[in-house]
Amino acid sequence: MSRASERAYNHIRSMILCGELQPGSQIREEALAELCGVSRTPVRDSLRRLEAEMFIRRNDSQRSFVADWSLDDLEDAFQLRAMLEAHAAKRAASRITREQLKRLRLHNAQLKQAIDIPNPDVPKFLDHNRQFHAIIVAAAASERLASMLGQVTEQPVVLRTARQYDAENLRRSHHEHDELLIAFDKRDGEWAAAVMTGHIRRAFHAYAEAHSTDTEIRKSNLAA
Amino acid sequence: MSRASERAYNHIRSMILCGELQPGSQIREEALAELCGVSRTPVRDSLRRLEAEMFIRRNDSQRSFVADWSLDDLEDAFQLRAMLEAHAAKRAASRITREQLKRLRLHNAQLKQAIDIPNPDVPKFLDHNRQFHAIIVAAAASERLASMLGQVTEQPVVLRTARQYDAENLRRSHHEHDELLIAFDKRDGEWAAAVMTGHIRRAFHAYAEAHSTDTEIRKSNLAA
DNA sequence: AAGCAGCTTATTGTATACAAATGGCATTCG
DNA sequence: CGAATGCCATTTGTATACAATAAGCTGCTT
Repeated sequence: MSRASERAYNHIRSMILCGELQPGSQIREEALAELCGVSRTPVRDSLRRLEAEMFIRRNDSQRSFVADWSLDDLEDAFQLRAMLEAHAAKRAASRITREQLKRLRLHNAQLKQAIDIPNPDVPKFLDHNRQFHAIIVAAAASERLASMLGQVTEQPVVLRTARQYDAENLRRSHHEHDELLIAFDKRDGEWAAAVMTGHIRRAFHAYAEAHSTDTEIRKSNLAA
Repeated sequence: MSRASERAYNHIRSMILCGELQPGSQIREEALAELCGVSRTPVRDSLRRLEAEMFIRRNDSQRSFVADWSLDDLEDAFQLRAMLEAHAAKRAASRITREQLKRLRLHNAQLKQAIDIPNPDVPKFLDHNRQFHAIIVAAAASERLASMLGQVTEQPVVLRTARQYDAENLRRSHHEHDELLIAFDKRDGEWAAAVMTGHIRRAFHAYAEAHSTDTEIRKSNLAA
């Protein structure tokens, strides 16, 4: 997509991801157009796209709101993601190339570097983590699967709380990636799928715990 | 969505589904606008939607083409569909209401009526079949899952060849639905999921066989 | 005071004009 | 003769004006 449209999409999306646009709040096309410095036309394109990706929802009379996911909704998304990523891992196991395996190892090594220090570099971790998973999806060689996974990863709330994962969880992720690498090396799709399932589900519970703690904190702040 | 946009979407979609717009052929916004009797604006909306649903694909320079799926792509879609519908069945087993069960039975009975005659009424079969599956998806109570399933059902090629299923296959579908009903009745999610997996995968192979026969016929016609 | 009717305003939907970019063709140069 | 380049036609992208629709408010009625 060309410049204005692309810009509007990225801008709106990042505003949602970083919480600048509050979940549940209404959004008006013209306001966004001004914020993005484009006309309503590309903004409308972006809103449709974001609606399909379930970042935005619309009421009966076509007004748009930032999606507001409950913990149950999030669990649902994680469940689907676990299923789809496990499927991707299984397919990848029999298709992955030596080159791709090499790149997986590289990213996992860099990811380890990012956390194997006193103060973990979480953004760096997240970036290599993302690329690690992207390579697996690519190796799975299913356009549809890739498109669906796009819909369940990078949920706003996931990104916003990813930095809350503690060092222990980051280290576990690294080890699970290692195990995936061995499964791929042995071309054992079932094993890869099983590891991936656990990997994603553990991530959910890590999130849920961080979130409940977060909620507790917020509640006590309100009470105080 | 309001009138013009809705109309354009349905019109274009049905033109693709019934083969009026040939797979692989380029489509121009203005031509579609004339066909639908609306301006380019709602047509563009529709194209974006259809692109997200993978009915349409675009090349590097934003030109649109009717998607042209290979048998491998189709198998891929069926594989994802089987996985997602099995998941839906599993969730539905523990959530489905008596009312929904009753409606499932009703549709399956009517579906039986449609095929239990000398000349099967295939459109009627397809309609009740669609509603049967829709109830299960609704009972699964996952918006995301429903949205994803929307992307892998009603592929053009599936619809166009559905009428090729022979009486034997239609009867098998009915029996598999019956088995699903028992699994739901016993609240056995694992069983329901297993039956559903087989149900969808059998449908794929039925399609693949019909398709290869079809291809043979077309080939011999060309040769003659 | 509560609720409804009708008007006013806010917001989205559609059409159209124009801008940008892409592809194809013809011409030219090696 | 083939390949590259520049121009023209086609197609898509964007902005804007206007139309339609829904929400909110005001004041009336009961």
